[in-house]
Amino acid sequence: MKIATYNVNGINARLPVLLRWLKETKPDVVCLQELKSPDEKIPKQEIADAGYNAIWHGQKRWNGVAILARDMEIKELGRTLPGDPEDVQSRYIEADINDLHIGCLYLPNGNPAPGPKFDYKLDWFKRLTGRAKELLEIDRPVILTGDYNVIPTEKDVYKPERWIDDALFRPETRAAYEKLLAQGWTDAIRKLYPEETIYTFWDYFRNAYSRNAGLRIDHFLLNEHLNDRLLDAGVDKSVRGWEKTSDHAPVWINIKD
DNA sequence: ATGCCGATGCGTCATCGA
Repeated sequence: MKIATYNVNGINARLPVLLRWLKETKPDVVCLQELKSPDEKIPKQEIADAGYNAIWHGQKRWNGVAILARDMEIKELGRTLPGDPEDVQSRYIEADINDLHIGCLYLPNGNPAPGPKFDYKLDWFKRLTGRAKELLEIDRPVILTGDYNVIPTEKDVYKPERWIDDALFRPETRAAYEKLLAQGWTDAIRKLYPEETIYTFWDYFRNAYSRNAGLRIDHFLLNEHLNDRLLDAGVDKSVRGWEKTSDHAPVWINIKD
């Protein structure tokens, strides 16, 4: 089974690219982030016509997450993280699909740092870590995937020294990611490719993509039930080179059914 | 060194993203 995550940066602006990518790569499950669309404007019919069931948690202008599945029922389990009833940003959705329990997340960017946005990022991270702890109690396969807005190590950025003070790379952010992993999660890409340069995002400007000036910030975290089922993982890098594309590329894993 | 690009909204610019 192939599971993918893709920050589309606007689902309506990205629809042709999204539909082409779905058709060409046929993922079984897809987690989307940055829909930038209220629920009523999400292109539900086009997604259904492409052969996917879907659940979404949209929001006007910003954020927004969705889970798509081909030929499988999606049982929604929640669309908020515990810990802050005041938080209205659409950044999380969780569902059961067959034997898999999947959380789709869009972690806050956090810039400029320090500041209130960075505080929100770290607080959101804490709440995610709390939910992740609960999910580890479930005795079944769990996947936490999406745009983490975290550059985990120096290997994951084209020029680390330029990102030292950035919210994606600051010590607090990396420590929060480390703490999450230490609960018992596996970073699927790094498990399979411990040393390779792998990016999932390239800025729109400064010819970042053609210079391969990228970041690895979209991640797949797997619990121990998936340790022996991970077959492969990768980034559909070429999609980043398409016309009218997102600044992120889709990331995927293949697991044993 | 730098939102330089791109998307959204009730908009002709501000705000967000990373």
